[in-house]
Amino acid sequence: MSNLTIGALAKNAGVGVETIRFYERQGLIEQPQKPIGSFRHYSEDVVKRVRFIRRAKELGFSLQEIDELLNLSLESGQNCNEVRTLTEAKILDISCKIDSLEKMKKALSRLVLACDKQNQTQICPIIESIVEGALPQENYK
Amino acid sequence: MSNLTIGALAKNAGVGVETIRFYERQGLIEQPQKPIGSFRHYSEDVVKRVRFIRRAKELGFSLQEIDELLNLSLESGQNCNEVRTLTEAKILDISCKIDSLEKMKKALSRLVLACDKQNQTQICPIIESIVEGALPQENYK
DNA sequence: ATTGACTCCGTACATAGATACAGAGTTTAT
DNA sequence: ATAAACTCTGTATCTATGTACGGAGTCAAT
Repeated sequence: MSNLTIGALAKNAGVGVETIRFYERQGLIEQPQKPIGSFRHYSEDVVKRVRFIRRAKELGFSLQEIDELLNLSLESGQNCNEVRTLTEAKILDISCKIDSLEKMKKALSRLVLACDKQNQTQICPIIESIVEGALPQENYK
Repeated sequence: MSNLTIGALAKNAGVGVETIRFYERQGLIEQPQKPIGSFRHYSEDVVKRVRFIRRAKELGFSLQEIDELLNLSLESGQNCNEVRTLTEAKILDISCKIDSLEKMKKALSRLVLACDKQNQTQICPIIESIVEGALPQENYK
């Protein structure tokens, strides 16, 4: 439908032109066939794809992981069991991230509450309060 | 209290020795005064601090942000309002991340469900589910 | 008092993820 | 039909976050 140049795509998606090209080189977005000796054009779908990449990145996924996420949805016509296994792994992954963030949020909220209580925090042991049990104890190497 | 060498600190905190030194250079942990011509020693508090850094990093915070988080706690004897404002911003930030992750998780769960239903998944709207409005609209450059 | 493990400092290298630039071609608005 | 703005390819550079290394000093156990 729409026929965006790389500059328009970049602007709409909220990234730089060079970033688009970088993603193409990484295989995250497909290089559109371009009229010989002319410019490439992109559809609105690519805008969405790039925005997705941008946000997933903000959520702490690596480009490699993002690629997997994107492929989950697109290759899904394929072997269903495999897709399901992969997807379930990702779901678990995401759940862990959510848990950790919830805990951190709680720890910070406690800090705000303490702050409210006395409008003058004393030496606030936030390190204690966040560090201790804020996140699940993993086994350290 | 405890008097850890840099190696013991690193091991307890779950990072490498070089990482400790790197954090010191970055100002994330303070260089302990060392007996002249001898080794530095660290307290248990530093272990906690490093663990905190490690975990916050896993959650997608940059070292710079982590520094801010840590300073929130240390400067808290200071201006309470400022501390609270910063903390609340962080909380909002985290909430947005959680929202996005929840949406992503839901989209993936739908994929699995579809998969169950027909042993042949259809195209999954994961991009749609996450791209739209999951994070506050920033102004794109 | 010597050996092995550890530490120090400075610097170099590594990796992910962009970002910038040079020099040439293309489009578009006037 | 020309100038401004944009795009192309390829390569180089940048930032964040470590990681590795060399050569010298220190500690602790035998």
